Amino acid sequence: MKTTENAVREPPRTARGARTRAALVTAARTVFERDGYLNARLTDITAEANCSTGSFYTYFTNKEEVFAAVLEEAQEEMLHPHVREVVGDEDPVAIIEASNRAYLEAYERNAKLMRLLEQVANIDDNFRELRRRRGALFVERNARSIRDLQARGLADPELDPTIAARALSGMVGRLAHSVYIIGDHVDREQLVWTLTRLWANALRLEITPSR
Amino acid sequence: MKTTENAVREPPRTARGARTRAALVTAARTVFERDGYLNARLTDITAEANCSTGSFYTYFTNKEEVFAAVLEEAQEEMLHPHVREVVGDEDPVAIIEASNRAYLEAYERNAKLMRLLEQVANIDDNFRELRRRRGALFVERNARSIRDLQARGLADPELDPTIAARALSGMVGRLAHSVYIIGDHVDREQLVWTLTRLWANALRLEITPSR
Amino acid sequence: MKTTENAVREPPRTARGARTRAALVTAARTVFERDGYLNARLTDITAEANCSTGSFYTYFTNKEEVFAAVLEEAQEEMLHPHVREVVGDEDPVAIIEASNRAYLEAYERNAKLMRLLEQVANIDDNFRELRRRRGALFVERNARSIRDLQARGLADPELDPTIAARALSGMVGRLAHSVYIIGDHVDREQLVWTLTRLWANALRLEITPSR
Amino acid sequence: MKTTENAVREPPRTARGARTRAALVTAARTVFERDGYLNARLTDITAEANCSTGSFYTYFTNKEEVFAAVLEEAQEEMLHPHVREVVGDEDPVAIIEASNRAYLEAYERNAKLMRLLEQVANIDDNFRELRRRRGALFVERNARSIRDLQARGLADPELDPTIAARALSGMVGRLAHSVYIIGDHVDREQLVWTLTRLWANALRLEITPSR
DNA sequence: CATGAATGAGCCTTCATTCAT
DNA sequence: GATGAATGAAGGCTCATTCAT
Repeated sequence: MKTTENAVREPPRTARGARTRAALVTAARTVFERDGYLNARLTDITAEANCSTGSFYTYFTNKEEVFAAVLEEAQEEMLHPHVREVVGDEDPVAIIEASNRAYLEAYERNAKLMRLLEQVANIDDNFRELRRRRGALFVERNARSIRDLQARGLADPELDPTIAARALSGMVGRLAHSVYIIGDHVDREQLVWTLTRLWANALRLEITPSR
Repeated sequence: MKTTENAVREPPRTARGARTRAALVTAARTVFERDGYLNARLTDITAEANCSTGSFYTYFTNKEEVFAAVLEEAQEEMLHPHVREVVGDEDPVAIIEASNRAYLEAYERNAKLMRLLEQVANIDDNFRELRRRRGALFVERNARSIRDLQARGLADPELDPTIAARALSGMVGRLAHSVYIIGDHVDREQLVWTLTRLWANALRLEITPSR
Repeated sequence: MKTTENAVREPPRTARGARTRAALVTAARTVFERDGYLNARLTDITAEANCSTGSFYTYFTNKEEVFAAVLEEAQEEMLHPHVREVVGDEDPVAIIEASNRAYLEAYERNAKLMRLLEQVANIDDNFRELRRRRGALFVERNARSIRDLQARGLADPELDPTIAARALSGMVGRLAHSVYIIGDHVDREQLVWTLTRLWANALRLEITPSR
Repeated sequence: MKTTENAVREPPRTARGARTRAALVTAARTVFERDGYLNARLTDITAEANCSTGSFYTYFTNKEEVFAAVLEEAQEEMLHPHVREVVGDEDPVAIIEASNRAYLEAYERNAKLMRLLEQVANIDDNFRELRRRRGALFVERNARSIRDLQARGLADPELDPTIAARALSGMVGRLAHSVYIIGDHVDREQLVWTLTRLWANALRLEITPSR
């Protein structure tokens, strides 16, 4: 009986195996970032990893799967931008600002990968869903925050928190995309300031005069 | 002089030729929308157009080129959403609202194509650039409008008009994407209302109580 | 019943037809000389002749046939180099010299076509045969001449006239090829002088001191 | 780094690979000699070699490259006809004779390949150059020999050694072509004898009466 | 006769995946 | 586990030739 067919690959059992697998993931990231997902050939990856074609299939079933592994490895910093969860009672605008800054920093740091994810999400439904979920995380957090501010009488009560959160998250994400992926450069601090201002305005928050 | 190679194909000289070319463009749109850009095979397109493989090459050099033709044909309504250029002295918020509604309507109407463009823009640099330019048109118009409102003392003077325009246009575009492409449905009027509200708030416009 | 199949094309009946055909032949020569026989496409030829693809088939069945027509048109000067048939009682060496000069001149004048013929003769057996016959003409003439000189006691009687003629004709033809086609240039007069000297020597003719 | 595109193929690393590659080269020679360079399809070659299409591309980029490999394999005997470098003080005519005999033997032995090279040299500039260089080797050797004979007062001092060498080498090469490729048969010994006689005569060497 | 669009067999090339060593 | 050669389906593209107008 064929053992390969569709089977999920077992994790490596030996140290050597772990090393090979890791080399493949690293190589894959390099190649994907350099050539794009579509142009990347499996043999490019194995070549970059200094291992044989066959070894690839010891650890992954196909390109999609290595890509998932690459994302998984990068996930930590990509999904949880280092948002030093700012303390609750602080100025809401400061929180938004911190959050935006953290997001943009993470985005820039992982720009190549974000670009890749963008590409793949438009090709492969699994990754489309992944991206959607990633977005949803931010949206939820923001929606919660908006709801909270509304409850405290600080934000425009007319707004639907979820839709507003979707819109505003999208605003930030899209601008990050345009700046760090498309390359229409804007100074980061100006970016943070403007996004924060727009966000705060949009919610009708009281703005402590800043700059 | 060689006519093959990378040469641009001559436009059809006869009515029959024009018909075939048009059939190919229509077929291409159908196939692209059905199967996606990457999965679309040239033979799928010619089959759909009821013509031979060779005929395809009479009018196009490759997939990229038909796709460009498809976009060109759809361009009219895609690039110029029917924004009945609202009269100048009207309520600024009403203008924004009209503009957003028009944008969303056009987006929904061409959702499949927008999705395609999104996909292709992440694959082919030419189309990436095309999308960028399309976006820039909206940004410019909006930036102009913001600058104008600031000059009239109606909008937050602290905002950089261009960055704000990029952010707000992105907000609308992204949400449209999420609703009409990803499929996280939201009622259109609510969408229009929220986006307009956020936009107006973001610029600190006086809002005439609406709903 | 198909009338086209394999049918030999009738010569044009109208003046207009004759003009089109002539244009095609001229165009074919241009294209062949520019792109080589293999790279020349029928559409290149019709384009160069400013006529439609279809018209080609009114006069020729295929590429081979136009090529034949091209050769036929050029044949006059190619097959019969302007060897002002030198008078019989003249110095044999002078005759050889005149003949070589005439050959080389004709060769240089039609170098591009010679190159083509060379190419095609190595591809198409009909033209290989054509070239062979062309060569045989020269060989025969030379063999006759050698036999004559031997009879008159002027040339090395040990030589087989036909083989010697083949060898010496080949010598001239090959050198012409190397000079005018390959492009390893040698001054024409030096070429004529050396070839004549070698030829005369080879036959052991008395050489009237020349240069 | 991409390994496909125009990259040169890596030599096989295993014995099995070497075997496959060798089989392909052999098959290529067979097919080329049988069908000619132009008619040979890559699939014919792989079929003849009993391997898949893909395997061809493991070792060669295209038809041109296999052909080069075929030539390379045959080069040994083609470029260096077994001219038992005759001792220097021997009769010059004997040396010429030996040399001609060796050349003709080699030519006949590799006639099919010579015919191929002739065909390809008229199609592909790389191989045209290869043929030119091959010819130049013979010309140089002969030019050296002529110069030497002139210095020793044995050969016609009026002749330019290089041009004469080109002419005489061409004479032999062309006749070999006509006999072994075109097929206008002549007995080999008669061929050797006549060519040697003509060559010796042409240089005005003293001829030790032979036959 | 001329036109030029339509046809489609034919060949090349790629690369994910398998498998013998 | 690792290796790298072998496989072959899949699709792109060309251009000689036909044919309706």
